[in-house]
Amino acid sequence: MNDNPYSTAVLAWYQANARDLPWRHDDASPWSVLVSEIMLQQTPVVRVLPAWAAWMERWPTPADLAAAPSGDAVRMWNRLGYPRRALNLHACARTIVERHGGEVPDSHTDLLALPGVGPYTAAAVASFAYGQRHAILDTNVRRVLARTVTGVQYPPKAQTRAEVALAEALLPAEASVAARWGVAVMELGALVCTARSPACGECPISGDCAWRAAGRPAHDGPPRRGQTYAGTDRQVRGKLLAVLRDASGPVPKAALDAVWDEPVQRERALDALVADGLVDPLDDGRYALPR
DNA sequence: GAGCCGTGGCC
DNA sequence: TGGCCAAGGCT
Repeated sequence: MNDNPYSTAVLAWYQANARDLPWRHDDASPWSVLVSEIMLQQTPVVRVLPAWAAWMERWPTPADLAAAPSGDAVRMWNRLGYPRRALNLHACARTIVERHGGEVPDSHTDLLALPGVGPYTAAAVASFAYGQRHAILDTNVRRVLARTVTGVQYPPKAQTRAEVALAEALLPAEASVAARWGVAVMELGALVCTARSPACGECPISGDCAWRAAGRPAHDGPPRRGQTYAGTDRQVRGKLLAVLRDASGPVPKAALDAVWDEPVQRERALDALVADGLVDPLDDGRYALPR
């Protein structure tokens, strides 16, 4: 009732093996937790660590970031990837100041309404920053549950209702325990039950794992992904934005044209950056990061 | 709901 | 080498 078959072992393992990440410290502010969660979307911890530290040093509160131009956030984001997240975080800061008195909201509903905050991030902030009871279902948890409970190597490509129901069913009743359970399962997936080479010998619940009991059968079915990058609009967008990030001010169009030969794709990528609010076309024909 | 959105490291 | 993967969200 207050427990699931794995919680005791997983919580004990976490107690002994959790990484010392700064956004997990007792004195970490809800804002610092939100910043970490946005940065960690599709981005490895090792690359987030220095970016998070620099960000928190420069903008310790939502009000600090809200007072800055959004272009400063894009430049500070540097090469973390998915730069719309920088814009989202800036918009979060302004919303938090205007609608929540400068404090990161603690309700899942209010969090979900913030730009760039989806079901996972809202649950993570409510749970990790505020100690609330929410099911945490990220790529790590999905993989752990797929193996342990369902007995398959990988979860389905798209998240299913069944996975949500399972995560909720496993949630310990007590809020503080549930919050530790969520981060503990994530950590287990990140450190032990990894995608490519799971360390079952170090897993606290390997004895209860359906996938291991079945002999660790390989994933069957269609290939899981096919995410090419070279030659895509994404690559062109990255090159264009890098020019603006590395410049101290507005740049002439020729500087942007120089990064990609094919004009149709180049213009399409630039237009998309402008539409996204990541690039500002000036009246004089030059381009700049937004104000 | 499938496709799109950056970047870098790893085997 | 290149496909795969990394604390997702939006359209």
